[in-house]
Amino acid sequence: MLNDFPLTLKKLNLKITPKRLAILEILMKESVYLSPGEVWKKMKKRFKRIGLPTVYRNLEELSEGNIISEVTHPNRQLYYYFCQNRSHHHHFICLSCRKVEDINFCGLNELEKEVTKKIKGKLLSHIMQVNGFCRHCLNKKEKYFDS
Amino acid sequence: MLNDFPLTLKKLNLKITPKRLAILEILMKESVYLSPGEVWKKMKKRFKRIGLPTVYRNLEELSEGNIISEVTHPNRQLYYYFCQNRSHHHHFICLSCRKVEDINFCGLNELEKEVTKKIKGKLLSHIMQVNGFCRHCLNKKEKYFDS
DNA sequence: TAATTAAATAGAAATAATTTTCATTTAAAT
DNA sequence: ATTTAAATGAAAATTATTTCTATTTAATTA
Ligand SMILES: [Zn+2]
Ligand SMILES: [Zn+2]
Ligand SMILES: [Zn+2]
Ligand SMILES: [Zn+2]
Repeated sequence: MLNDFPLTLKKLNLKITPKRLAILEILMKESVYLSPGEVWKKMKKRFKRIGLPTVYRNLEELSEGNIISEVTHPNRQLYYYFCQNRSHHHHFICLSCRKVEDINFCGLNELEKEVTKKIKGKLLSHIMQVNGFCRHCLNKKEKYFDS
Repeated sequence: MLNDFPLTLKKLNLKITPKRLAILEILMKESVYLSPGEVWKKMKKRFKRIGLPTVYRNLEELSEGNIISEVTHPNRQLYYYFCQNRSHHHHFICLSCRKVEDINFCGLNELEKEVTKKIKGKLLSHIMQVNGFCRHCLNKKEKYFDS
C-alpha cells in the first residue's frame, strides 16, 4: 500500500501519532521540498501545541526510515521531500521554485565496483543530486532563491 | 603548472596574499578534509593575527574557483579538500579517518541528457559523493566520527 | 477496561557553526 | 609614491539545529 502511513510507521517501529501522520500528509501534499520550519508552520495550523523539535525529530526519523528524502541544498540547510517512487533513484531539484523531479539514472553499480575493487573500502551511503532550474523557472525573468 | 598558487589566484582575479597562499598550502599538505575551524587553528600557528571569517571567506572563494572542493558531509558541516586531480571527478570520503579518494566514474553525460531531454531544465550543478569506510578504517575496531 | 511502560512531545534553553558589519590594512595598478 | 579596490580583524549577530527535562500519550498487558 503506497500511502498507508500507519502501516508504514508500524514497519519502522514508530508509534502512530497524529503528528507523525500529519507531517507525512503535509509532505505528501506538497510538490516542493520543505524546511523543518516550514513544516512546523503548517503543523501549527492543525495543532495548537506543536514543538519545533518534534518536527525536526520526526523528519529525521522518517528520513532514516527512507520514507522521505533529504535534499542536499547548496545553502546547507535541511529540506525534506516525500517521493512516491519507492525504488532507489535520485533527484533533480529546482533552486528557484523547489520542484523535485526524478532522475532515472544512478551509477550505484559502478560506484560499488570502484569502492570495493579499487578503494577496497565499504560504501555506506552515496549522494547524487542535480541542482538547476526547472523548465518553468528557466523562462521566468526573475529567479528567486528563498531560503 | 599544477601548484603555482600565485598564478592560480591571478587567474581567478584574487589578490595574492600571504594568507591565501598559506590556506592553500595547508590544504595541499593535508591528506584529509578539514573544517574551516581546523584550517584556522593551523593558520594561527603561522600568523599572529588571523580571523576566522577570513578563513571562511577564502575557503569559499577558492571553492567557487574550483581550486578546492567542498565535502558534503552527513553532519552538514563544511569541510574542504584540495585535490590534485584537475579534471572533473568525484570523491569517496571516509567517515572515520576523513581520507578522500577519487572516484573515476561520473554520470554527468547521462544526467545532462536527462535534464535537458526529459526535464527540459537547466543543470547548474551536481553532487556525487560516496561516503564510507576506507580500507584502513574497515579493519579498525573502533570507528570514530569526530566532527 | 484499567494499569503499565516505553516512546513521544512541549517548551525553554543551549549550542555552535556561520555570517555580517565596519573600521583598518594591504596588494597591485598607476 | 599615490591611489583604489580588495582583503582583513575583531566583535557582534544570526539562526538553524539540538539538548534537556517534565509531562503526555500510544500501545501493550492484565
Ligand atoms: Zn523551478
Ligand atoms: Zn523521487
Ligand atoms: Zn578511513
Ligand atoms: Zn579528487
